[in-house]
Amino acid sequence: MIKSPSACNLKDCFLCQHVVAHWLPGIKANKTNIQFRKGEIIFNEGDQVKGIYFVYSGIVKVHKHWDEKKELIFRFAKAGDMFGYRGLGNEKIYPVSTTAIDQVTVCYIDLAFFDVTLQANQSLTYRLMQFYANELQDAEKRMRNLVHMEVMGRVAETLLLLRANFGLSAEGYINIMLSRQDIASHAGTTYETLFRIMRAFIKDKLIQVKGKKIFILRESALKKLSSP
Amino acid sequence: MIKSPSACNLKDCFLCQHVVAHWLPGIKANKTNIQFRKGEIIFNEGDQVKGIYFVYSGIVKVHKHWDEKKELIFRFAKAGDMFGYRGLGNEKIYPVSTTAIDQVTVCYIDLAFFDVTLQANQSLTYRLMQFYANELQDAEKRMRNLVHMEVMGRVAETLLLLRANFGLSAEGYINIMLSRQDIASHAGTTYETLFRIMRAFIKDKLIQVKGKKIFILRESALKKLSSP
DNA sequence: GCAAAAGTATGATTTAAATCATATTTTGGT
DNA sequence: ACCAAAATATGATTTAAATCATACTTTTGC
Repeated sequence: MIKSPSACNLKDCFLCQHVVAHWLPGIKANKTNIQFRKGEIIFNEGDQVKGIYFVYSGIVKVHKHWDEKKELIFRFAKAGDMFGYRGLGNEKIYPVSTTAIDQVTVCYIDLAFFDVTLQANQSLTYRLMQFYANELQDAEKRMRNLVHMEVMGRVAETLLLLRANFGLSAEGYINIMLSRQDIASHAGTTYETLFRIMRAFIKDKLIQVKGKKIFILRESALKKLSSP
Repeated sequence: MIKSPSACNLKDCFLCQHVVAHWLPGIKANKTNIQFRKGEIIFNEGDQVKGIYFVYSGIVKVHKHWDEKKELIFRFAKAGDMFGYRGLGNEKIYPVSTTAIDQVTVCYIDLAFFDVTLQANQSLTYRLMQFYANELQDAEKRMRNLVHMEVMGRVAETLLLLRANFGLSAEGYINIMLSRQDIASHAGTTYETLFRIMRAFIKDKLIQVKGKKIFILRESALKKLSSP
């Protein structure tokens, strides 16, 4: 974790996009750019909330642990995405952990300045509220799925979500490379079960895989698996 | 579903509590009080969002379906609680259903007026955002639990949550009476499994039951079951 | 007041998915 | 370039919980 020399462009993140223009210099003055190495923990569940983060480059996983070995990954944040915002509730303690999946540069804003920013930008507050409402909908949909959808459907859904979020590389692969364990933890299952399901998907020509790169061959079949 | 003559006191709900005093007459002029019979659906997943609701009396369950017979209950809203707020995101479609558990009276505010209210009450918007942040934390905690906690722990947690939310009756029972199926649907399990677990809890003297009334005998034991 | 529907009770059977065990391959650090 | 650690691959076994089947009991609508 080192301060990064690279200054972000103040244009692409949720914050800069929703703030009144004259506030941008204030952000510039108050932001800190920080770099994290692959695998490095950015903050841990239970840590005191000190500020809010925006991804400048790289990918950050947001996850919550059950014990030493079991986790559930909520999402993978990419450039422009905000994280650490779950800490804005009553209790100023992070309810989740965040870890750099690869080399990551973030923009960090401390809580005091972010609070002032919210006071000064009503429309940012409104947008943030709306953003939360959407996240909550997503969370509850996933909750329902974790209870009632079978694992195969959840894996299908995870693959579709990754594609929707990260798009395709030039060769048509989903533009994010994750370990099988991370895919499993996002789908809410174990590595072994994920492995078997992916093997079945490959056998049935729903997907095609080259190392960590995944190519979706039959989206419709995956969609079908992830509906009632 | 009938318009209710009873006017609420404009004091106890989330809206009235966080709005500037001079706005209350506006709320009074724009609210509608509606009554629902036991079992009546207030709105359904997929319906157009037209407004937001506050419980005046009775209990409302907020749930989401998988197919005809499977559901997951997110929460039980009681007097003062807001519901329908999940519909405030981008898509103006309710992502959940709500049903009256018993006779319910609600206060209904249409979306247009609620939006104006948010514009006029920045601190309400801020509180609402904070409220969402808390809900999101809860949702994610439950998500993690649905994946990694065993059913017995989830049942223990549901019982503790019901007690925390609804308190105790004069005789010391949890002050809400739900069907076993609803308790099961909140814990994310089936009726039969819930039945067996409750039988085990009774046998082990963790709880005591009289019809639909539940008495928690050993809170600490339930707490222990619902931690890693 | 009664029939039908909804809710409760409980044992038996099935099944999906976790766990365990072990081998092989890849990768990152010095 | 090399060793250890991490990630991948895969079969075998166990297990928790869902499903099925059936009987009884309490509500509630006409």
